[in-house]
Amino acid sequence: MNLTVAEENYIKSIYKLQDGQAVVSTNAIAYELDTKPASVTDMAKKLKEKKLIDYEKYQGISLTAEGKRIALQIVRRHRLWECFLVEKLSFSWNEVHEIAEELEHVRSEKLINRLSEFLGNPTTDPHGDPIPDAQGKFSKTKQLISLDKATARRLEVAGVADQSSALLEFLNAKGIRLGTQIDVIERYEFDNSVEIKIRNQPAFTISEQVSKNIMVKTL
Amino acid sequence: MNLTVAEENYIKSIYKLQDGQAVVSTNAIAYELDTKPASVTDMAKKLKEKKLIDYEKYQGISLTAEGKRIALQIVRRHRLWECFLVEKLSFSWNEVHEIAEELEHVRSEKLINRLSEFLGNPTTDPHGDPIPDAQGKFSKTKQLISLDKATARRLEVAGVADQSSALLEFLNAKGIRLGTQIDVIERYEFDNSVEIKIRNQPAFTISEQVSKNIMVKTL
DNA sequence: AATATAATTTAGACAAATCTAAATAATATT
DNA sequence: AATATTATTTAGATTTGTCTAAATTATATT
Repeated sequence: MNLTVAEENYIKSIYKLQDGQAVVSTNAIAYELDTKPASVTDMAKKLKEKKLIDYEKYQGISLTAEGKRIALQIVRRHRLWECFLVEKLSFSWNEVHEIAEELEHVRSEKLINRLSEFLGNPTTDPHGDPIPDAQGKFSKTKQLISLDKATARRLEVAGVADQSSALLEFLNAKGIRLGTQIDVIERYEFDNSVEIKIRNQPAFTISEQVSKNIMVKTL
Repeated sequence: MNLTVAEENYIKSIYKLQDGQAVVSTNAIAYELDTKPASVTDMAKKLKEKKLIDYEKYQGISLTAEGKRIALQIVRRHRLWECFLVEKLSFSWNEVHEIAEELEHVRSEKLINRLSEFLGNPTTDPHGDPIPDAQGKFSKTKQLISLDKATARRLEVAGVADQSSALLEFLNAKGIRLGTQIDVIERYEFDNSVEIKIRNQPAFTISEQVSKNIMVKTL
């Protein structure tokens, strides 16, 4: 799929605006890209033709799976270049956006993967925004309970929010340390407790207080 | 002067092909850019309008001073990116051209000057081609006699090709060492000898053998 | 000098990405 | 429900960079 710079910018804007919403409006995209709604309609037809968006007249726009995949690539390129500019070329984080806006359109997978490696495979950019990996996955770092609503998924312990010895003692007793892999078996809404399992051990349940203080990332 | 990518590519090709020639042909440019002569004629009119080339129907094309200035900027960007790709991202020198071809069109003086600094202000790229500085000047490193044909110019000694003690002794006796600034006063074609002068000393003449072994750069 | 060949330009067309102005559809308000 | 407002689309035009085919100019050859 060979996209023009204009097409890439539309994909990126739609991705940015979609976030949660089912569908993005013509007007919103026009405003975001500083262009006119009529131009957005024109481009929507082309992107639909290329199967990168779902679009029916007057019904709004949303990315297809393939469109989203491409959007994540563009976001990855943008954020890695921002890292490079700040960490290697000593730019300040508030002046890198425009330059990264241009660099992100240089298309070479090899280039971007080498760049990522050169930067130590960072997972967030200088603004704190997460950087998707080559497969488009975010390595999310967050509290078990608050954000990761999925059940039956494997997570890796990445840190603790509360450094109190009481918590550390508890985690130690349960065999939970940095890097430990945890399978989430069930979440109970009535008290926000979570049933988890560590490899080769029987499952057990942790309270909301505990789950709110363990930072994990997805694998 | 805000140029499109296409305009920059034309400028770059004309610069490359001009080298010595008074004028470049429509056909040569078309071949170089893998396009048609008719397209070159169209673009020639635009670039003439912008005063970047001298062009009269059927008379060939040449860069104006401003056009050359811009060409040197593009060459600088291209070669610095090649350095980056090879030295920092471990690409091999034969696979960087295409990527640099894209990166060179990202226009930010600050970016390119920071990149140059980051790379240690290199003066040649991985293919051995010289990199112009921010002012468009080459820091040429070469044998006195072979390439630098200009008379009455100041040069700086940058090294010796022949490490024999005989040569080093001679240079020492004449007060010529690394960094010494030399004014070339006259070149004599019949024996390729060169009359030179070092600050505060009487002028003297060096033979072809000697001049062929002193590496200098322009200031 | 006449003619053949090669180089260059012109004329007219096309695709991409945009625009303005007018038309149409969806939504909100009375 | 009728009307006003807002959102969206269509139609037609523009700019940039390109193309093909035909016309023109320059150069080489006899």
